[in-house]
Amino acid sequence: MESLFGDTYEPQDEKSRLFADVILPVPIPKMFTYKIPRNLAEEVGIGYRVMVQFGQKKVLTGIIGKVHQKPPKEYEAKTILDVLDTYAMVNPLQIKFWAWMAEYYCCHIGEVMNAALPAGLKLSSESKVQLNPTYDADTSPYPLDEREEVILQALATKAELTYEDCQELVGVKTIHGILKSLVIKEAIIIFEQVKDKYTPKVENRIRLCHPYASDKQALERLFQEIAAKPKQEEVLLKYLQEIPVYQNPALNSKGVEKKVIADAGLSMSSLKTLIKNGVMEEYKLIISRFEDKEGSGEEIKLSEEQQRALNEIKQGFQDHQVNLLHGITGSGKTEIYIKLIEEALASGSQVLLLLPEIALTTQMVGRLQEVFGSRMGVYHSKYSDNERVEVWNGVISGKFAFVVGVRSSIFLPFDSLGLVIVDEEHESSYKQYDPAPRFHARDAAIMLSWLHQAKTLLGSATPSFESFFNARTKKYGYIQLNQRYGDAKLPEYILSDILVDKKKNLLKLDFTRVMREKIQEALNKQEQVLIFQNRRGYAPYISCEDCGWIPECEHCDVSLTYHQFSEEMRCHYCGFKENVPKVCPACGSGKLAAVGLGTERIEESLALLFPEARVARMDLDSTRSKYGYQRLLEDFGAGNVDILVGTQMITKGLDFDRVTVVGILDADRILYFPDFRAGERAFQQITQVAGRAGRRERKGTVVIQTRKPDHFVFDAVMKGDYKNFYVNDMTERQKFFYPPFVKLIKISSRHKDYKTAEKAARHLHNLLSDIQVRKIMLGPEKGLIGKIKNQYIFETLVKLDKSGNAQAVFKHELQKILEEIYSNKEYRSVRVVVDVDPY
DNA sequence: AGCACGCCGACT
DNA sequence: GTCGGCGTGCTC
Repeated sequence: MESLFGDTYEPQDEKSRLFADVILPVPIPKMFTYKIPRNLAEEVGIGYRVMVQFGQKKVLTGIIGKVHQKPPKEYEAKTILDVLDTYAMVNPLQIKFWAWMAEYYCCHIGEVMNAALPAGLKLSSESKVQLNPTYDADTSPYPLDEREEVILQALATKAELTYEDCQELVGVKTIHGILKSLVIKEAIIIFEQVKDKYTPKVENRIRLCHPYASDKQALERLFQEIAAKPKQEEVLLKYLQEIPVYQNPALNSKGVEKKVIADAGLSMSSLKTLIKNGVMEEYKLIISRFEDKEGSGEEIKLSEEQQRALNEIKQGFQDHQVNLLHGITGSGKTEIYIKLIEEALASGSQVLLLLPEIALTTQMVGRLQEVFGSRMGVYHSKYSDNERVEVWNGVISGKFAFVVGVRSSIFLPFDSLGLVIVDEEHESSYKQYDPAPRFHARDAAIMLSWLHQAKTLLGSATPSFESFFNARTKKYGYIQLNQRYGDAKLPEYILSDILVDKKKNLLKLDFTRVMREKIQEALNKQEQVLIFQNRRGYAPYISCEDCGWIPECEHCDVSLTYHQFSEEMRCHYCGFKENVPKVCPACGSGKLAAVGLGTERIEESLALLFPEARVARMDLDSTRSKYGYQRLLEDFGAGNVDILVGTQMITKGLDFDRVTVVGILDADRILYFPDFRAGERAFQQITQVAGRAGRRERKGTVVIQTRKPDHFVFDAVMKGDYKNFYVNDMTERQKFFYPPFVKLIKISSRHKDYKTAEKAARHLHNLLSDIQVRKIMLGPEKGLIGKIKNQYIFETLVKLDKSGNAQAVFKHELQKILEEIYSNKEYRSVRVVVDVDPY
């Protein structure tokens, strides 16, 4: 690309001049106004990617958020350097959505843009150096020093160099000064090169050259000519077999994949000769990364119960934008979704179905693909950048009217959504914690849907209490779906008291007697078992039996998790790794023991307890690879695994008939979590895990190991009494001011220095206290984890009155306070993080 | 976030 | 004496 500096010619009729407010990926909470050059005025609009100069030398790519005619008053706007698109990558509705998100979640619109655009669409510009063509060393009046010579010599052989190249060449840290001097001496030119990260997938194909395809005589003559070259003849015959141009010459233009020849075991060098002699030609075709498949178009049959629910949902859409479908596990929500999606698509609208990450690679997606074929786009985190760009473009082109995706798929360029479904609506993984925007995909999806004037359906077997609250207060429509599909039975629950077994010496490798018996029974009947423990690694930590020493992370305030498999200790917060010491570094004792239970350790125990069983483990560590998860699932589905132990992951979308026993090894860990949502989460998790037991005709058994068998959560779960549990929990929340009765905003201050972090948090807290709205404030307190990645953390929790404009006022004042903090020399290095709806 | 400008320590 | 460290101020 040519140098992008230098101004464009500008006519003086300022009135008709167009300006663009551009969203840039910088942490400054506003858009930046640029002039649109005359010659580009016709070619740009909202949503186009443009290149602009920002600051002294940086060239950035941004997205046009607004086009207008108001010249800025306080400064002279710079001019857009270039327009990168021939159509809008982002539509106006999306810009509105981004702006809402930035405001609601107290972040910058540039941060939203960053999260929204797939990496393949985020262009990066890199500064490069090239020789100034007018430069002549002999006539130049400026002498060069040694280091400058080095660079010029390098440029004699290489057309361009990056800054890094120059740095390496000269061997200094700050190359800036040297390059600047070279620019002044007119020896080099610095320019910005933008690289489009997206590369289309290309297929190499071959076909016959001009006369041969359509002229049979020419073709026959050709065969006579090469009769003596059997290898070339073979290639030609193979081609004609694939593409019968004799019957239909028009077929030739489509050609055939080059690798067909190689796959047939024919000579590639003969093909090369054919190409060289002008018999065949090679060409490239841009193809989609996604297979083209017809949907089955099958007629979905609904049970009576499902049909009733479907009718109620449609009725609900009449009066409510948002509807909650409360359907127990296995009640057949997928079929209802399919019906609704089909109808929405038939009416010409787009549909978005959100699923939590881990549910995406499972049966539901496969099922949907069967029905919808390649009309359906899939968008998830294991897709490559290129694949994501293709989904993005597919939504714009209309190829994908329906997308199933994770959290980030709410950012796809939909322009006419008619239906948004959020499945497993209660899932906490819909919340993005870090980095900003710290949004909740369910809540954002509702807003998105509202912007499109579309309908929203939230689905869950265990709705979040917020959503259920909204349903009970008639803000949302509410539809219940009770019957288990195909008459499956509810599981039987067994509470197994760990302490009792321990006393009687019945606890073996952390498994109670009942648990072992039930597993054995299932194994005897060739049935499958799931064991749930929401903790990966071998053990939460190791500890010295003599002095009690526990290894801790150097950078965070947590103990290191012991991973036996990789023989190391790892920090789950910052990724820090350390080898396991042979002896205790504190007292020299050799008695280091693993304490607590992780999935790895359970896997090992199971192998000892049930030596004949085939055991597998499913957690973040065993499913890292792109298809790791799928492989495990297929293995399990095919019956190659008898016992599967895993974390959260096994609670999602695992619908296997042969699972009859589900074990929860340490339910207490779920019960006692230090936040107001502990009860809700415990109910949800236990119910979801239990839901994996017993499908169809087999009755399942759920064994729960606990030290508190009389805890009220168990009672509620066993009775399936969601509503009563909800009501009880709500009284608590109302009494102690927690959502949904208030709005929570968590503000944390992070700094490498403990005192500074604390002082800044205090100061911030005081400023916030002065905001005149109805609110309650907690803190500032040391974070639950006091230090992460060498940053000390202090938190203030604000509970805002939900009625009136308390929220708006508070956020507005907060913005001002943050600006003040940021301009205060004492606190400017403190990182303040605002998290709206933090849990 | 970058990046420039500006003011103080360890080196030729 | 300078080179170059990073404090602080600004970016349409």
